[in-house]
Amino acid sequence: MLLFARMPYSDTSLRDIAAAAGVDVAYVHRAFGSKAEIFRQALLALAPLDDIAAGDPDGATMINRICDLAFLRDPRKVEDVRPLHLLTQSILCSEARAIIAQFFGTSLALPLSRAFGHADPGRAHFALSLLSGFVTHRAIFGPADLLAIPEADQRQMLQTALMNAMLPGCSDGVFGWRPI
Amino acid sequence: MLLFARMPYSDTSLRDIAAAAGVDVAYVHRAFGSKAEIFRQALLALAPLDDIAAGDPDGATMINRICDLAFLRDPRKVEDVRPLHLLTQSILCSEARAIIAQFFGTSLALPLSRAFGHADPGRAHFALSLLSGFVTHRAIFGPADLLAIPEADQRQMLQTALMNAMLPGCSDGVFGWRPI
DNA sequence: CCCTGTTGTCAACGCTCGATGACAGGGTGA
DNA sequence: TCACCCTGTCATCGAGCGTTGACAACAGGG
Repeated sequence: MLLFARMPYSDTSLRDIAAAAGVDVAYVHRAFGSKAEIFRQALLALAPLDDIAAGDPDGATMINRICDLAFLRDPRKVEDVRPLHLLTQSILCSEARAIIAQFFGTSLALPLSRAFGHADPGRAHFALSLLSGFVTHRAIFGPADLLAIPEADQRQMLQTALMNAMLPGCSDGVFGWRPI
Repeated sequence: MLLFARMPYSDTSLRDIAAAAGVDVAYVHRAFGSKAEIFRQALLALAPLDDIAAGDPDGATMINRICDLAFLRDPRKVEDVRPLHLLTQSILCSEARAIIAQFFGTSLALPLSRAFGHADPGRAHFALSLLSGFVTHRAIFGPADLLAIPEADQRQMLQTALMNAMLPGCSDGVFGWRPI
């Protein structure tokens, strides 16, 4: 199950999953019905996003919560899988795309937009795209220069970037600087 | 060739390429040597990133140039392929990862860092991760809410986000707002 | 003319994949 | 005891993949 967070959908074979679980391939398939169904169940189990908007949080709190989904609490623990890794690892797989798109839209973009006073949902999608890029890049490439930045600083950079993306006033030209 | 910009490396079979070129599968393989070599050649041909740092541009110019790689000049033209699509489409494919990582690091991150007065390369990687997230998200999901934003505005949002990410003064708490 | 290299095609190989169907143990309730 | 479902294995299927070798057509140079 955790495998889907470590490698893309297409690279995760039923045989890998079966081996990790110590059972036969056929059983994995029979227990869930299909590979896509396993992926969907893994998303539901490992990415419980329903409570992310609990308590009608304000924008900053919401972004803080979303960043929780991106950073491991304890990187030493193999089983500490962050939901966003599950979402971003398989973004590019055609089979998993629809499932992921639904999660992104309903479980993240809508609550985020609401937390910013029903801001333009497109802006929420924009912010989330930045976030997913960061998660993917860090997880896949793990550029040494980026990893050299202390995790707390990385998180602060990310939170600020998302905050700026969501605040129209901030995003449209900061400090007098304007896009050319 | 253009296929690699439209779907991930793993979804692009030699048979697809051969069919698009109107030749036999075996010939495609024989002409290039291997699938990975085709991909590398496609990157070199379609993503000429060497001149992106020509003339020692300042930060804003550099970001402007990089955004050029993300937005289609003429979306109606099938053959108008943006280099960044080639880079981001196959980020998650294990076979293509190393090739792409090299392009990102040497052809984009380093010049970007240089354009900002030899800023922390980690910060350049951070900015590029946001960029690749935007490109991927937009190309793959194409959320209606995001596409509803005029392309000029999208571009401005993206440029501002990258600018903020590169400027330490801006990124670490804008307008008095600080990450929790 | 022959020799050689290029441009292609064809059939096939070995491999991995997701999916299926047959079947075996092992509890559990009637 | 018998029937029944759940758990799990085994062998196998058909499809798609990258790759390979044999071979044909054709040109250019000597």
